[in-house]
Amino acid sequence: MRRVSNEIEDEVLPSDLSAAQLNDESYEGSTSIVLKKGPWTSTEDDILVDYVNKHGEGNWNAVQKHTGLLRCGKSCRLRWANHLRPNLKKGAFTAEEERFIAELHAKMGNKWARMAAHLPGRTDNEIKNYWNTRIKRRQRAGLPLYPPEVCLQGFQESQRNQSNGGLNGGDKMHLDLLQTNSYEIHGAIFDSLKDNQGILPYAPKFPDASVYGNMLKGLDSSQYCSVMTPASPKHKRLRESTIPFIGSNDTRKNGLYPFSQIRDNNSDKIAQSFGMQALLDPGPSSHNSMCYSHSLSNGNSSTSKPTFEAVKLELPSLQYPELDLGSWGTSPPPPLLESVDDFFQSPTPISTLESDCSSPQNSGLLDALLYQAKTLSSSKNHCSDKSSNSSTATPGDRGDSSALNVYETEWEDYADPVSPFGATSILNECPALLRASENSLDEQLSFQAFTGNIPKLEFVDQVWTPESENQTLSLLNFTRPDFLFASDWHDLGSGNGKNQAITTDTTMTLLGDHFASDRKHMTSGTSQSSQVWGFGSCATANNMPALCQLSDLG
DNA sequence: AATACGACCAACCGCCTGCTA
DNA sequence: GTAGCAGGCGGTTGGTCGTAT
Repeated sequence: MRRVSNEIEDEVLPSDLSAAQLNDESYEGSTSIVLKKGPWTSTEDDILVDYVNKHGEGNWNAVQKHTGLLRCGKSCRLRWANHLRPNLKKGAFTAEEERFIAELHAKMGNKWARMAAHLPGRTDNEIKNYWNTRIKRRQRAGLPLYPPEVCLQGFQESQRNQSNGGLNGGDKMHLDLLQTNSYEIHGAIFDSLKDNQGILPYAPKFPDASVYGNMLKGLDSSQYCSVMTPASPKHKRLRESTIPFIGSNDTRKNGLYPFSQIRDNNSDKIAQSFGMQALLDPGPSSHNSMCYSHSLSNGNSSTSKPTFEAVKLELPSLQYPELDLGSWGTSPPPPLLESVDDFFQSPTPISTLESDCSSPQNSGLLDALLYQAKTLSSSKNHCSDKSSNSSTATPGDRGDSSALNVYETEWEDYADPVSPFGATSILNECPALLRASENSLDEQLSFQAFTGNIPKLEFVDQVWTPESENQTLSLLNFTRPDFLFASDWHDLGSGNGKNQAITTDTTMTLLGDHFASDRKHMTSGTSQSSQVWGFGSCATANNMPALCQLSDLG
């Protein structure tokens, strides 16, 4: 505890701050702490302005010493920055500013200060307040958080930067595209598709995890789940790696999957990209996040058997500890970190799926392990091959993404390897991802997926090489969202047996059916569940109603 | 007219980073 | 190397105001 110096009290303390304010309850303590809180008075403002004019900005703690202003340095700085400094632009944001903010947010995420730097006269606090309000408003209205052009632009930028910069070179697509209400995002996607049919040819080539992630995320929105997924959840802030939704104690409290155990930023980003909280909602009987999420995502419920054996089989080499194979089936549930990461990165889901219905898992652990190992091997081979093939693509193969590249250069400024752009973070770590979207792999995965011609990916026997592992894993990362997305829509299509155009207006209803179907499949254990895992199996015709149509439109 | 609700906004809080002794 | 400090940043809170019921 400290006191204002006698000098301040006797000499510098403004008259209007002396007696009355010192007795004001807003002051912390009547005898020891006299720093004031609460709204600033005009007199205080005048004092602060006068001080800054004389001494300049900075050294805010000295303000109190020199002026007797009963405010802490932080408060002085904030007051100056947000209200007193010159050239501040007050009033509502203009339409242009709002659009720019949306674009900036898509690129930067909740980097209010950086966003404010691009908006002269606007403060970070102002932008933040505006955005938070906007989120609430649009979520409530069921509107896309980002304008369609922003979504497409972000995707295209991520594509371009990925091809130009390789790993971590194109961290442009902001995670919040994923963070925000998935309903909003996929709504935005479809709105964009509706409103921008001129560029619809791009739609089928959406390899961006954000697209899938957000669409998937729709499933965890309050509209679809009883559990509310706050747009700005409480969580421990990680600089340049903000991880909303995940890592929040609230999440656990809400019954959402405890992603807080995920330590790895990349994993966080991936997890966020898929908006898995609600989907990963672990039932009391389910310890395995992958199994659980799988169950939900592929139309099965949490009652499906734990399948973390498969998860561990697919443990990526990039960032996860090796696991003891011998403990897969007998050890306690694996750490959530592994489970979640595996869920997102491992190709094993294929085997996992099958284990859910007709997999050898049912016949015993050993059989399951053998089967899954086999599946893993074949899937790796296949993926490596795909990645290898796709890696030969040339930049010229990419589609024209010049449209809507208003801020292309700015995106370069945010090529932060640890930026919050979860979506592109995934892409960054998946060099094959974008390449795949631009080449034959794209045709095989994305196009076929969107056209519903891939009931199941055929893994050819090819030599698995260590050097291809990264690409494979990356590719799998890409396919994971693909799979997730497909799985999300799986039962949407199965609801009526036909591909259907899913609009923003009908999404909620359909998703509601989806969950209903989830529960149904959970108990019935249909074979469909086994088709969800894996990037090939995700793309059954009925699984991708909306995107199939998008493909048609393209 | 009273109340409830939501939007908006200012300010605070806690954490992090960078600098310096 | 590290502890302390200042400043910055993002999340959250609480108050005020306008609008709907």
